[in-house]
Amino acid sequence: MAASAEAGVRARGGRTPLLQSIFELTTSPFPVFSSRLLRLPNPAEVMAAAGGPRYSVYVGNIPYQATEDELGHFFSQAGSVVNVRLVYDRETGRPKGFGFCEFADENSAQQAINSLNGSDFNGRALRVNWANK
DNA sequence: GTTGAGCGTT
Repeated sequence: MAASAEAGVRARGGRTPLLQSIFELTTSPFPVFSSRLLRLPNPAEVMAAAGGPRYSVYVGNIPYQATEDELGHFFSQAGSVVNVRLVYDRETGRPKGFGFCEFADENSAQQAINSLNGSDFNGRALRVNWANK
């Protein structure tokens, strides 16, 4: 095994990166945002965790105090969320008010854009659209 | 204790 891979396994409690990703899928809330504590990932989610295609959606006008957890929970109403990233200012560490939500399948992402663009999230109307590549 | 347009630090 390569040195970098060994380091990765050590850092992740002895699991290979792929197994760790699948393990994370079954233990909420990351990276799949589920209302349940334990669930089985669907095939698209497993593929996404294994490095398969992800469908990334740009989210703007996010409240500064929002967390990725809250946002992921909110977006999971549209489909299977695989990852959420809020963008922070590198210097100040303060949130920039936008981020990205990745879905396991295209339908989920499109559903998020259709149903959640302009929707109210903690008092602000989110902008939701396809991310630029 | 600010801020409201923004398309992403690995």
